[in-house]
Amino acid sequence: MENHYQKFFPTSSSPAPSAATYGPFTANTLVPSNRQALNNGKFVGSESDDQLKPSAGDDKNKDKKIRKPRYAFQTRSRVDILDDGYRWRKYGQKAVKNNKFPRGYYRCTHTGCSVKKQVQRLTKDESVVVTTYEGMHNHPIDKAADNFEHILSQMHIYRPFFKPIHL
DNA sequence: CGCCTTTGACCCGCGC
DNA sequence: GCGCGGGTCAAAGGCG
Repeated sequence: MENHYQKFFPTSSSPAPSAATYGPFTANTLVPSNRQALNNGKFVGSESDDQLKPSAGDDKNKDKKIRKPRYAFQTRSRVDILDDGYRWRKYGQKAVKNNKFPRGYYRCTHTGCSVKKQVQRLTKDESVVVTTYEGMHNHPIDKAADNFEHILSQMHIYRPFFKPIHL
């Protein structure tokens, strides 16, 4: 199978390295209607995986449990992969129960950056894509200046939600 | 030629 | 203990 999701906008003259793969988001994902896009992209929520076990007699209940907050975003898009300006490498894909669409697992390729994200499309609404981020980037965005404009506008969405949260 | 996707296997936690 | 569901690994192939 090839890429079902074509990138709608040509990468101009920029020989964007592998941006081709990540271009989609910069495409007409959120661009179509300016502010309207903001309405389309809604913050689903954040989960702290620190579910305290109600174990009564558990002994060493240290915080060995690595709580990794996750941030989910719901976006109306025809493309699965939303490009936030970082470089991601897909490391897995699994079919999810109750969903006819597979979920993709991506990891930030930046050295030392272990940010992960997963992308899932809803069966109910084929046009809705849920992107779940895990962790925070500790490095600048590596992206061509070409699309920076688009990225910035997208950043408006992520910023408010990412900022107040600490790992 | 390097980086990335694909894909099945493997792993792990959990519920029965 | 076993099966299931979800998450990750790693080999092999693809594309720019």
